[in-house]
Amino acid sequence: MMNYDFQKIEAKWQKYWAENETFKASNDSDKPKFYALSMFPYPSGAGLHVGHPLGYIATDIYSRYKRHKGFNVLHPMGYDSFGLPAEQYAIQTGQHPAITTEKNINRYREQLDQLGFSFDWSREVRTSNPQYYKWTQWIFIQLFNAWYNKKSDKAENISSLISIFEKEGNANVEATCDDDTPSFSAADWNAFSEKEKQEILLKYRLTYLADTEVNWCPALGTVLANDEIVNGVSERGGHPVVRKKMTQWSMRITAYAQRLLDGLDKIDWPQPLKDSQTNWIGRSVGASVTFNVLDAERNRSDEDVISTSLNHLDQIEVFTTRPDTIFGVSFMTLAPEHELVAKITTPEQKAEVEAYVEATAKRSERDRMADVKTISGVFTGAYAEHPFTKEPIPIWIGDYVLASYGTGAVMAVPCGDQRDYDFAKHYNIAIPNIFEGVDISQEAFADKETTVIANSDFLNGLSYKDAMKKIIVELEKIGHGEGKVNYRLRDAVFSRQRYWGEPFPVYYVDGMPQMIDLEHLPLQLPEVEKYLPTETGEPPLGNATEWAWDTDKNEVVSNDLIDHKTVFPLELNTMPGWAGSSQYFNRYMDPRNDDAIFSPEAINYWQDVDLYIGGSEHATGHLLYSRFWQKFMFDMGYVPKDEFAQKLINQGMITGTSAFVYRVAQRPDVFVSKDVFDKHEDLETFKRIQAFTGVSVANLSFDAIRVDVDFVNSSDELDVIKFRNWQPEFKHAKFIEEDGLVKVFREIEKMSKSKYNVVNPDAICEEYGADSLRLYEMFLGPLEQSKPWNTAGITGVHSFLKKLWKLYTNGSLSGVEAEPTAENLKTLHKTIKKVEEDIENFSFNTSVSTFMICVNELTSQKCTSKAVLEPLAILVSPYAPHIAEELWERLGNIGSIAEAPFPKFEEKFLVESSKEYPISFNGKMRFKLELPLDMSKDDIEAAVLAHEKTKEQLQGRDPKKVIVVPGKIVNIVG
RNA sequence: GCCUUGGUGGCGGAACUGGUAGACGCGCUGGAUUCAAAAUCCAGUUCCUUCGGGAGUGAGGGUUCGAUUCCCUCCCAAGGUACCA
Repeated sequence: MMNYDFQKIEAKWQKYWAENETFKASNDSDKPKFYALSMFPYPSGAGLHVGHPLGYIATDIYSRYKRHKGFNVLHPMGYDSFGLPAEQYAIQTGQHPAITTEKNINRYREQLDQLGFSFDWSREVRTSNPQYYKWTQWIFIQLFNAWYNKKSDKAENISSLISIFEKEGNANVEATCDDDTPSFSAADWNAFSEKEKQEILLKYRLTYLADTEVNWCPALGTVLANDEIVNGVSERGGHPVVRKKMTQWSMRITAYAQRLLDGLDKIDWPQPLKDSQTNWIGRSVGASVTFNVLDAERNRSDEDVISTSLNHLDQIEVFTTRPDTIFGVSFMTLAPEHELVAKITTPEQKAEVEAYVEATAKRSERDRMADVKTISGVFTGAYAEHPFTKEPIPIWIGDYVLASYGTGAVMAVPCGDQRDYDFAKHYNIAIPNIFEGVDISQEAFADKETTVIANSDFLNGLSYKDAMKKIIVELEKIGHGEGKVNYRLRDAVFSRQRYWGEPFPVYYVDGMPQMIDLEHLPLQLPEVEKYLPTETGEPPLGNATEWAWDTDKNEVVSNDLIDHKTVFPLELNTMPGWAGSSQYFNRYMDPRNDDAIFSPEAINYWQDVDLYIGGSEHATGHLLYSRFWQKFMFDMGYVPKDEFAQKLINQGMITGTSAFVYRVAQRPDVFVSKDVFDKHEDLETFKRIQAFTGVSVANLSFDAIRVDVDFVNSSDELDVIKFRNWQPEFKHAKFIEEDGLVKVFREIEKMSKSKYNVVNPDAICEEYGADSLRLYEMFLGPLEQSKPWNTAGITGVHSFLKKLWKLYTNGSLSGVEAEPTAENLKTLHKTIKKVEEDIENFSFNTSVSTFMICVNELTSQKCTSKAVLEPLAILVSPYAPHIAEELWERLGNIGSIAEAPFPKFEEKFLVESSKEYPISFNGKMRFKLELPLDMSKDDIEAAVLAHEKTKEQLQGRDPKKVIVVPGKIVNIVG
């Protein structure tokens, strides 16, 4: 008998698959198609850790399963290779990001290869590859050349808009456009200069330039994400951050808000993910209401009025979901960033308002949303006029109102909204009650169902629903508002002040953006000396000396040649991380095509992704933007489906088990074993620590110091020699031990290099093999849930593979071959049934248990039948493909097992004639009784009641009730 | 704060539409084999127990003949919250 030599077997089959292109997918096949996709990784410098392959293994199992089921399977892989870490590294070391990226990709590829995935590597894509980003630039141009026609409810080419403008101006155009788009007639349009026309069109294009508020860090010369800001300063370096407006490219995703919402009903995605997207889009129905701002002069005192100012031009627009409560308004609150704040604030309030605005600029939006306990705000001194009562309403500013949501202003109705209520209470503002029969002395009343409006003029006595209808009519009548559907979704900012991203195919003529023609793409990233922003605060591309567009030669030329006649400056921003990932799934269908993003044949054959597996953290980023671009591509007729992935599964995170050792705070060279620490309050131990350290009773305290998990064994014992050699500060570490050992304590955290808890797959593959790792990753628990990694447990699945190997080498392969017994077949078919159900339900963990049970049973049955072992090899093959291939071959088959048809389950082998009934008393199982399955309910009851153990349980009591569920259970109440 | 997910032995987890709680594996204990170790095999392993039995799925309550599963309240942990990927 030969041993299970996994290293040899795995290397052999990986080579075989590569040489025979076993998993190369054809774009032309009679078989039904199946497109299985894993989210492609960002190739980080740290390499893959055991958490990364989890989803890939799941997708791989499903792909292989579908291949056994007769499908033509597309299962590609690539790299999302633009990104910040490579750029940071470049800033620190001066190494070109392309070089480090290439290196990281090669490392990833090695690691992926050794796991035995069935990827079609001939279709690999890299988002940072110019042949790839040519098409990212192309999509950008398509978006630039499109507008959203609300009448046809789809995106159209900008030319259709121009022809409308030429004929009738924009009065009848219903489009998603900027708020400040002016009205004009055909005559106006035709009289506009070319630049004016371009300016107008920019307000309609699906990608456009706009001033957007960002977190600007002057010291770093860059914009920061909310999570890069801690307590108002940059996480890196602790520099001040301010909110500031910047001109940036934006994507008009808001045009698609409703369709993105509606589309969720058509796709089989996890409900939590759909909920995230639904909340993100945030549809709410209500009304937009405008309030006139009373003239500041008149506000103060009538005598001071200099001019009878008709200066009512300042208006505050609010969006409210409760316009029915408009007579309950007792103040208004503006976001501190609101553009009117500076204008309307009275001189008396100026200092206070400015201080508040400044303080708010330092707080992050998330902070402001999360903090509901602190109520803060400042009165501006100005008043607005109630559109119906004409009463003056004080205007406040408060940081609970966010500039980015709605209009950045709210009409505060304290009796109907808890936040307004708390604010009013805090600042002693009136809380008029406009609800019939409701006590608002303690809290606001927000229940729409039972609302009856009072003290509200023409709304009195109406329900919420009726009042809503009425008020909207009245608002429209007086020209102070209208019914409106509002979305929380904002247009997506598409510019990044970074180097390592796609350059925009854009140059500027007279300040207006111009697109470079497709035939001249890709516009390649220029070389720069430094990857930092320029001294004048321009993005890193501002460092490039060759970054101008020659419209005669159609090529990039030196900046010195810019003459604004034929040579123009190029855009300095780059595209964000999500640009390259928003259509990559379609590019895989035809990745080497240089003439088109994909051929019509390819897209028509593959259509869309059947199964997409990836992390839930992409819920509102990648997955929303991709859906948006897909819908756009659909509108333009490039793709046949307006949703790109039919089914999506989120794999859970594999968490790491970090290790910590206690250190005496006053003696940084002294470390304490966990079991010593645990009893450090006992007098004896305390004295021991004191004697060792010389630290007095009052001062003694401990820090937790992170330790690399590589220095700790499975019994939590620290290798002190490795620890001392780890970092200079630990060189002379002393330990207070227990039984000669230093123990660490553990904590479950996200797996990350900075937490020193990363486990790499390489060493595991070396020691146990890829098949063991694949099985173990699945065996850990349900795919969707997060679960902690513990390498020690892998011995279980590894010895299962050894048992599997033994079953074949002791059986069929040893020449002793037998007809299958009824028992053999029962075990086999039970396994087929369960495994098939499990794969269909993505319950891969329970399949592994099922295999274990199957092999245990067949081993004890001493099964040697090829008729059983052959189908079993196919069942195992999606999970542990290398060993399955080897066994398949040794059973006498030629070629790969990959295309072998999946075994067919047959019920007839599982038919039973009796059942061991659990007999329970008041719901608790007390004993078991074997009874025929065809026994009638009454006979079962009689048989159970006659049983001596029943009498024992009842102890003379009469049963009150006997529940018999045939084939399931008997329950006796009494 | 808000949205989402989860909480079952020492650990990872299983339990189909409410029907035997703890499958399978790790770890641990004992034994076999061995000069010894590794490997392998066998038995045991939720807790308490007066060895009859009793309790038990984050806590408390409810519905039910019967609840890990359904409902209500609460506690704890993780993920997301618009420029990390």
